[in-house]
Amino acid sequence: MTHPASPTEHRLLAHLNPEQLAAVTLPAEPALILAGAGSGKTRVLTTRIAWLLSTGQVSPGGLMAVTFTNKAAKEMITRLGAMLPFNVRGMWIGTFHGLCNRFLRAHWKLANLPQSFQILDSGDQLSAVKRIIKAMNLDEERFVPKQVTWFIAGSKEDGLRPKDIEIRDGQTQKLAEIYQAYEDQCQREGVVDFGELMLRTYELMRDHAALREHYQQRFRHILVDEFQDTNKLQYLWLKIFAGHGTDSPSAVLAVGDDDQSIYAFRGAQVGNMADFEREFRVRHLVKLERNYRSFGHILDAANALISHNSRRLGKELRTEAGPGEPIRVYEATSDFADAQWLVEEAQQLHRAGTARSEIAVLYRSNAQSRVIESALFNAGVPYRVYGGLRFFERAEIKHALAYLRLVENPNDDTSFLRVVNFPARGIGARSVEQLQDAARSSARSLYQSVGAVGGAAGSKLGGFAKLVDGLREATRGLTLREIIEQMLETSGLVTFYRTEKEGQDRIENLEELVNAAEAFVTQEGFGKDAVALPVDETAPGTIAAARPGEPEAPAPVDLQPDAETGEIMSPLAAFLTHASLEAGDNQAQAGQDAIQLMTVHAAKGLEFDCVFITGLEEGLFPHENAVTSVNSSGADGLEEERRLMYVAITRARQRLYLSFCQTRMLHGQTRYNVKSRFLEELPEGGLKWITPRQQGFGSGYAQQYQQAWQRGSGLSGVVGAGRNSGWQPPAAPPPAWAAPVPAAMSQSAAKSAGHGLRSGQSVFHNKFGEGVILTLEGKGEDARAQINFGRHGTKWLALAVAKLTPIE
DNA sequence: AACTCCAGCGTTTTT
DNA sequence: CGCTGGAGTT
Repeated sequence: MTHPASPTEHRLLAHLNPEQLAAVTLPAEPALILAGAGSGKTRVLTTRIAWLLSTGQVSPGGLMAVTFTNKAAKEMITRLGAMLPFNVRGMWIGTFHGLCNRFLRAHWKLANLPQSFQILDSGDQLSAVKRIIKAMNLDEERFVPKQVTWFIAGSKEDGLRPKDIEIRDGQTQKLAEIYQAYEDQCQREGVVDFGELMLRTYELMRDHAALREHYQQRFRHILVDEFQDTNKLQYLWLKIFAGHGTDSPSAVLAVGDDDQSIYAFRGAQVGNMADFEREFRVRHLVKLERNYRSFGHILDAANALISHNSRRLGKELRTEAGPGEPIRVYEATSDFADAQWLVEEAQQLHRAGTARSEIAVLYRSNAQSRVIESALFNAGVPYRVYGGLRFFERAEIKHALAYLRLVENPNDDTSFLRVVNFPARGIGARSVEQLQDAARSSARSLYQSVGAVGGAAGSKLGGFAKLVDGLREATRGLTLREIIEQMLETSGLVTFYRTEKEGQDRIENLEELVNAAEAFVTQEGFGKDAVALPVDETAPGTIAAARPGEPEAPAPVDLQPDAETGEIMSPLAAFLTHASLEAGDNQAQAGQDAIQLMTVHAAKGLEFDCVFITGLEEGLFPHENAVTSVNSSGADGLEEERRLMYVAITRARQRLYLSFCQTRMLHGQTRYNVKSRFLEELPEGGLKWITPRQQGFGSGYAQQYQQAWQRGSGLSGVVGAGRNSGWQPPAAPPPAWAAPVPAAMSQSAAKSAGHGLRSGQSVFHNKFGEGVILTLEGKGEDARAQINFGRHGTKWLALAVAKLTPIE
């Protein structure tokens, strides 16, 4: 540092640990921060920004900070707002997609887009692709719409346009054609999907030297959060904004954790971290390994687990908080019993003073939540499930938004199709087909083709077009709130839901939409006046203030003005953009103190006092599909599962529970499980098995366990026999999971055919190790068994040949 | 246009 | 098992 530390600076930097301080005060050069879970990553990022600004090293307009989620962006803005004496909302801090949106709004002409282009969410994209496939007369069996959307999204994430697609066979040839048709359609309708936001921004920067140079000079500092989750295109995007390879590249600060990369399946490339280090010649690598979240046993478990992964950048979490409580491991006879136990345990925690919202139940896949939910429900315990439908994805909301989009742009065919006959107005599939034919043959939108359909169908369609036109006329000059209220009235949506049995909730959601719009207007800082204001009178040249060295005037985030004219889009269009870019919360009954249920993926970035990780069973976690697949990008599926487990473990502050079930109801049938290999990768010394010896109900177990719990110890159950050190003789005491399945639990317990084996029985095989019998067939010489050997997979063995030793 | 019925399917999913 | 979507029925 060449400048003396001012009091402001001193205050900013106080309370940082040495590594954090080093990261915050790095020189303006490429740097990589390896930020472990709970190591104060967000704090470092925000303090770095505040430090750069308050020391005058960069102006607010000369800095860009990129995140993946709206939540992370908002948190950064909020924290920064508290640290800095000026309005930070106009700064270029946002999600990749949000910033691309801003960029494209400012340069919509160059980007060849309408100014108020709308953004397709994944659902819209799917229906658009379906339309294409139908229009091209292709077989939906061969071109599964969902897979086609993956193909298109994946291609864009790799920066590939249809012409860049490598044609290997007829299938890829056709896929490229679909992709091309989809692009044409989007362009015609004036809509873009998420991938397009990124790709078009990148291409615009690549192809327009003046623009490129402007932004490259402007952003002297670029900070990237969750860098391990960037995909190929996002990395290219960063390189071009950073002026990588030019004379004066900007300083990129990449913050990430390769051990928390859990989105490879969606195109994220952990390898970007290593590439960044190499290509940017990173000289500053800071590791944040001091963890402020969890106790020692929890971190030991996380460290031990993740050490089983190869290809790591290398990092070990440590704490000064002491070892804390051991990790409790529970083996249940069934998923049902597991849920019962979990509810009981959670109730105890709550009674002992833990807020319910500080108790999280994590699982690998959504299907697992059902049994836990029903146990919680039956016990009357408030709970909240993350995931599921988000606010702006609800059907009634999407319908309402479709009307609003048609007001804004009647050529949006996706929206047209969604509501042309909703509420029903006698426009059937035949009429729509006629209309689509007419539109196709004249290369016009559905709305434009309404006149081309004759007869009764034509007049009904005309009626719908009039409705949309009328709505547009009637809402001209109204506030956003009034526009939406008018739309709800005119469209007949509210009337329709009033007659529906389950319509009340939907009407409430529609009312909530009005509130959301109201909140958006207030938050974005434009009121009634701005709405009525003719576009020409808006302050021009907003971007001119953004020259390097000058702070940018705080502008409403979603109202990016045209770079040349200062023209802004309408509040309605801005609100629609907001709705697509930020699908909203998916939390039901917020507010109430409730136990939190979510997938491990959804838990990333969160933390809780007490965490239950359930379903630690081979095939489920790690998931069987991930174990067998070394996916196309060369990433090892098992390693990603392990990182997922690492993320799960590191969510816990004080207490961590791990559980697995001998049997689990999956897809309507009982599965016999082998416990997850991840359990064996944890240090035994930090685990406490709390599975009671007596299994089943009514054995007095609950009482015993409760007493033990109150002593703060739990029951000391069977400790898992170590299997990490090579062979283990069949005679060795079996680990806890080998406890027999009670007869009542095993469907075919009676199927014993002289060999003394039954389904659910645990056995040992010299080559495959321990397994659980799934099914038995045949008699005598022909007798065979299907056995789940966990990591060795499920195998059929001939009992006359295979040497199986029953366990217990 | 609004029903019923049955086959098919069932990792994870920031934007 | 429980949900979705397509096909078939009224």
